[in-house]
Amino acid sequence: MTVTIREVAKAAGVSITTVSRALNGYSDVNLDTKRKVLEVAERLNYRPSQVARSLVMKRTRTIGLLISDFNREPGGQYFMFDVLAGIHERLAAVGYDLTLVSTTTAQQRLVSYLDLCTEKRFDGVIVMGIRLDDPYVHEVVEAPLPSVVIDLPLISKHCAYVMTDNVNGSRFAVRHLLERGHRKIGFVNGHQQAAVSQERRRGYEDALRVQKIPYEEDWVYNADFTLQGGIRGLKELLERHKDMTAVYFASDLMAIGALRYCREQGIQVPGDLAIVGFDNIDLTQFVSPTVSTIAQPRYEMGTTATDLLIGMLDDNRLGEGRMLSPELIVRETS
Amino acid sequence: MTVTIREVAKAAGVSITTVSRALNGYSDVNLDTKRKVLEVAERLNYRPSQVARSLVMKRTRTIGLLISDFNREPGGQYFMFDVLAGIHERLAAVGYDLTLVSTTTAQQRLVSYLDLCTEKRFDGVIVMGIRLDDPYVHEVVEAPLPSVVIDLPLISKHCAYVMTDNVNGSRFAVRHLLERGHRKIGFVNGHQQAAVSQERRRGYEDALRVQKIPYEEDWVYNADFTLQGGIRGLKELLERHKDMTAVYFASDLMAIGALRYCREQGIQVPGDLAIVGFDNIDLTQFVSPTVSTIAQPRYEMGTTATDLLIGMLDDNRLGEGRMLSPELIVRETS
DNA sequence: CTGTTAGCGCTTTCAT
DNA sequence: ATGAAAGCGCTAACAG
Repeated sequence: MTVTIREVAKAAGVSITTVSRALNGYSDVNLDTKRKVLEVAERLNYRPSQVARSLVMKRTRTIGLLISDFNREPGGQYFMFDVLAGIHERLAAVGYDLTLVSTTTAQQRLVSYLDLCTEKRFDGVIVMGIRLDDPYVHEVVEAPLPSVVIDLPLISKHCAYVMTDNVNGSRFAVRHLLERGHRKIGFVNGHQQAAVSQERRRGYEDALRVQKIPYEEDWVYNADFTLQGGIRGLKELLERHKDMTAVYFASDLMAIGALRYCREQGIQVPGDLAIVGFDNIDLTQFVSPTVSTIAQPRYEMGTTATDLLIGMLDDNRLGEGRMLSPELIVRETS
Repeated sequence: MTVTIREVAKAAGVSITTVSRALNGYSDVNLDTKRKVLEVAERLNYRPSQVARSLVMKRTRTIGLLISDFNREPGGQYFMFDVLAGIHERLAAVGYDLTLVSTTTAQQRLVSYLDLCTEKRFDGVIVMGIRLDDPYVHEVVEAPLPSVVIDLPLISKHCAYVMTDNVNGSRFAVRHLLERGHRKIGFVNGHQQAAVSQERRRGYEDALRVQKIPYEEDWVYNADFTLQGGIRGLKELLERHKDMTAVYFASDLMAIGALRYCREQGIQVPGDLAIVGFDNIDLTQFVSPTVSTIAQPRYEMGTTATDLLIGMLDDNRLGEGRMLSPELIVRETS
């Protein structure tokens, strides 16, 4: 069916070695033979099998993308899609393939994700959406397989990470509210299994401390990044603190939920209550009022992760951490 | 480095043939030998190379996902992500891998997309986001490689397709407006390189005809699915027809653009002008007023496409077309 | 500059 | 029930 290197060799009247060399651009091939080989290969419509090549080269030029939960919870997808676009674009540029692997696959097969990657002979993996309490976090870090983790500060010889500087992101948000004159600022955080949640809380704390405002637990509500979580968080904080004039949410989705609640309750935003979110999802520009937020460079996170991985693969560099800068975007809610 | 079948064989004191058979669950293996082999394989942490297996089996159990333009134009991503999730989920269930290929990769490598798939030895491909004027449309249909195209009614022995029933979707939208009493209904369509655009126009036409309302060209504006396109379309149609009371947009994004324009111009929606979109993207529920729309079963499009492909691959069925039903969702704009 | 030879790690006849 | 041998399509010493 498919034409192999052997047939090209025969048709060109040379050995398969010569064909291989000619096609792979080695210099020690007579120019005429080379031309001949290329011409024949073209004519026979020869396409070298990457499978065969992978077997002998012991490299597949394929990267696995491990997505912890390829769920379609609103919000999560925006983040993932852009990161994915970044990864894919950069990978294509350097000639690597990307294969999607969801951990659910591994679960149903009862093999660890790492075994799965071994069977597929991935050259490296990028991990996205992993949680602090995921059982295979350590597997990733300790494995000899080069990996890059997104949004979790794991680092080792073969494991790099990339994340947004969430501490600073939070600082920007809270500092901005402080500059607007707010002093009673609540914080609705994401769930505690996300590494970013710890960092965002820290930034909130830091920003307050700079202004000598003591950090107090009961100004913080731990929700879960979702719309409903935002509503719950706002409700709870409002009950605890009648004098609260601003709330910072660890996700735009929560902020938008809060916005919805405010409308129902007749709370003016930003008049009665200022709001800042996190992520800069598209929605923030479409709701009314538009939502102030902290932008993460999602696409760039993807390209950066890829660069780190390729660095380990092709230039055998060691794992390192890369922190990307967030950006404050002021809109109507603050 | 990695342990091979040979080492398992040696450690178990049998031939590699026996190991292969034991591991792949053949029945003609003595139960004791089998147990022994499995035990040794487990102990040595043996992971069979799918690369080697693919080479000899001539099947990679890998599907290529061809995305015509992995761009991040707002709107397109929502559609793609959900379809992708559906494909991925179903593929994982039947033990196939999914590899992303963007056509830009092919372009930069100066090989046709089909050659690329041949080199990678995909068992099949799913094509998404292809346009009518894409040069390789025919390549897909005529290739011996099993394929499924999303949103383009291409069919052949090895090529199936899945799309939403766009004609009916449009009918639903326009009929709904007619039922609301509208008679002067404009239509802002997507770009003409999308197959869905033709169908959506047809549905618009049909629905009017049923009510004996003549279809006239100047009530239709061909835009491009984008926010700005929606604004341009609405402007133009309003200029042409002062008496227009409703507009149907071929995408939610355009409808939302229109909504924005209406707010600027003080046009009441739905009071002065009723609006219906298409796609049911998340945004429709978040903007104010919320947007009436035609929902496409995006996730299901992914799973269906996968089922069709697997059918061709594993049960060697022929290419067929599958039409999925859209659904009218009435919200505040109509 | 080119060909011979030996694998990469697996599956699969074909004997035994 | 098991093993020997061939071979999937390619690359890479090593000679010449």
